[in-house]
Amino acid sequence: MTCKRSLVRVQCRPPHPSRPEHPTMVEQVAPPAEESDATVPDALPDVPVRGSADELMDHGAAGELGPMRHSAAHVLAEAVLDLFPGTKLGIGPVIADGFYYDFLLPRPLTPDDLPAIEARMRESIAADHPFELSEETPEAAHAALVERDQPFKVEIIDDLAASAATDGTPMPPTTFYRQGPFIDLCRGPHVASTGKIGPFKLLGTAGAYWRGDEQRPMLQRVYGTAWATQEELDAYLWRRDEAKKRDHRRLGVQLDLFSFHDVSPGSAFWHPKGQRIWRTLETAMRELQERRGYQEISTPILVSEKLWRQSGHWDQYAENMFIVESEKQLFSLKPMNCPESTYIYRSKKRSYRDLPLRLSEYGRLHRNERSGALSGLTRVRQFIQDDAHIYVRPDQLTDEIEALLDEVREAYSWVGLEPHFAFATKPDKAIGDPALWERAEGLIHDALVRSGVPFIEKPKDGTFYAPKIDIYIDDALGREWQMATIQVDLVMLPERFDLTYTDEAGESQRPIAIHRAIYGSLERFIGILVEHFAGAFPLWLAPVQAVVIPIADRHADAAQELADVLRARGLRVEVDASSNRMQYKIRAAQEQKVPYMVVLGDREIEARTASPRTRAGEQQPADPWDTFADRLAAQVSSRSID
RNA sequence: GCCCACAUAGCUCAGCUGGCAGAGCACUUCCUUGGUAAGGAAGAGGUCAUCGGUUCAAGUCCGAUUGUGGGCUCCA
Repeated sequence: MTCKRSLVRVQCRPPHPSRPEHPTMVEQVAPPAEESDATVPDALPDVPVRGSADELMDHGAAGELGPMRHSAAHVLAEAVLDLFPGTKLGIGPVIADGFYYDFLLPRPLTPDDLPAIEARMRESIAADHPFELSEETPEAAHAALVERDQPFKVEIIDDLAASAATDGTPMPPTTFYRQGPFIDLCRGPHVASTGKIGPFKLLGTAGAYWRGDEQRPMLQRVYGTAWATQEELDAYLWRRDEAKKRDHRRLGVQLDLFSFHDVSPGSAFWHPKGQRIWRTLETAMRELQERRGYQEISTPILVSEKLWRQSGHWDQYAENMFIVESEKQLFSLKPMNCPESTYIYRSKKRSYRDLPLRLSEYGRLHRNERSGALSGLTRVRQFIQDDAHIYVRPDQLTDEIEALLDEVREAYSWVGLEPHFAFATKPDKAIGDPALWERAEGLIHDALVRSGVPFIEKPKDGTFYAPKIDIYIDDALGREWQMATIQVDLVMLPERFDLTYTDEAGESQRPIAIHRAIYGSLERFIGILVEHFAGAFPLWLAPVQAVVIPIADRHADAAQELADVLRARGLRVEVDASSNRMQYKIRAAQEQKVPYMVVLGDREIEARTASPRTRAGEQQPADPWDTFADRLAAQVSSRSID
């Protein structure tokens, strides 16, 4: 950790500053580079807690760095065009922490090409070419780009003209920026000259479809980062490195939580310690569900094609399903639990008095994700959700959604994550009567407004059978993850499976089905927790909550005795009876991120006390065994996060 | 699925232009009986992912397969 010093300089700002408005032509004049100094806050920024998520987040001022990074992208393009004549240019935008540029090249780039490109970029920066803005008519720009044989740029111009025509708005002026020998169609803005570009580094190459479309050519993307000072660049690279160290795939091995094997790609093998975390989360959720009126069910994993045709999955979701044949009949491993719960609903005549009927299920699901999409625990082919289907009368819906939002906040408070909410509406690919969709969307919107939680809208981001509320959190690396989901279904379960209940008047009515998962996929949830806590789980979740460390062999029996006292309180405790020295045992427990280490020698045994040391290195006062056990047990049952 | 890279001991990795498979940690045994982040010594451990090819000779070069990693619209 030699870079610790540079860490303190990392500024702490809100993670997602609002995006700058589209600059007008006047504002495109590059600001002097010195101007950015004026934005340095007078007061010392808060120093993030060691190992905290904040420490790893980029709170850098993307706003000020934007034009510089965009200029770096142009210099990258200049270098690549110079080294690989005939290169076709794609786009080169600024992204969080850096920039990229997409190219169609005579051959694919490998990581070995990057140093040469960087060297060529440095030459351009040393030459300090000014960025010169020129404006063309669309026709002249089109002709110039055809002349320069840049088909992707021509496409961009043509699209701009086309969309201007559709909107009935005038075609915006077409601008080019030139630096030295290189000229590029570009909206700007840029810094004054290439010399103003700060310390940079190319980070890697990747294939990227032109406009993200699999039907279009695969371009070569080069990613880079650039900063105002060398120190900031170093700090960024250090953060990147630290982020890798808390990657759940790495920690999963180090902490002996889970592993992956090529005999079942995309599916985790859970080791005893990982399984303990799993069971603990599951137990907590079951406790919540019992308290809030759920009833748990369990339905088959292997289900006939007939069911999936009825539900609509066979048409809408088949590419994600694993299909199995038996005796000339087709079955699928279930990708969702929902349709089967209707069989339990329909197993008897339902009265309006039975609703809400809350059926929870920890179903094992299989989804055939594309091989390239698999990634650790966060994108898997087999997973278990803390799923539930809640059947309600229309008049109960709003209250039920409010209760669910409350459940989400409760569950996320156990792990110290802040949920935020998004309202996702009808997608293009949807089943059912549009009128029902409209109604469902209205009901969700009302419930959100009534509950007073802030939310954003994600148009067309609903599932094929329901609009929904999605719950997101930001992980330690600043990535946003979709976690919980609350879906209001008037279409699939109620209509397609003809669900009814009898109302007060004896009439048959349609219930509404709410699909909801709070953790979401337990696999992904645990993966995100590993990164969020950097493996140091709060006491209630830690797979091993305390290690008892006998100083010498003669203390081993007493250590066992103390462990039994703690276990009797339901605590997960190990005794390190190895032949290693005490210091070594402490280090080993520390590396496994065990919350408490209890050293036991002559003094403690005589006094029947425990001297706990926390993984934070804090030496706590010696307490009688029972007092210590009670204290830990209380901390566990309160699910305190520290 | 597509582009690039990678795959060597349980883990982290070294092994150059082909010439007898290595280190640290972990593990086992022995010595050490200790006071809050690594005591010492010895030993055991590998079909170099799989299959095929080139070669007198392949961990190393070539091809295929499998798996893993970085990515695949923050649109000039």
